[in-house]
Amino acid sequence: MNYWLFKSEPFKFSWEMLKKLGDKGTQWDGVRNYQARNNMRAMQIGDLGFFYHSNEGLEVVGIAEVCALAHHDTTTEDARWECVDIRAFKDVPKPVTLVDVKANPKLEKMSLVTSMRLSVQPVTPDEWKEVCRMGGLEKAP
DNA sequence: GCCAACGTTGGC
DNA sequence: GCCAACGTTGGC
Repeated sequence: MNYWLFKSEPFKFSWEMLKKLGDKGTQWDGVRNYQARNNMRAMQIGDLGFFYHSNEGLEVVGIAEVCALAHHDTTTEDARWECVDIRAFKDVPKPVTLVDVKANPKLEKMSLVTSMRLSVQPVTPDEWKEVCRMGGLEKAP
């Protein structure tokens, strides 16, 4: 099991919208960055990822689950671009803000801090546990 | 709304 | 294959 982080601008696609889609979820389309795509290619069914609101909110608001392996992104003809499907898994009871993350020395190497612009990021198990703890989840899933 | 950071494109 | 120009992202 690997851990990830998905970024989205909430006014384009928010956590609330993902939850409304239920178990089917949605393809995580529109990613046009090789590193982000490669991260999605590495994902397995059942992998979990934080859902982070960028631009507005600037906080981790939920946890999403990968429910389909990487496949062609149907929003482009270009065969280079692929994406996974994700669905809402769990709310983060106490959203973890970027300020919180930056203020925590345990998270100083987190991609959210070091690779600010990458839209699909890997998260280490230690970072995962720490952010879950900060978010008010008793047990990290 | 600004601007820094950074990834991508395209001319050479 | 380099690198300048350009476009986009995202925090502030």
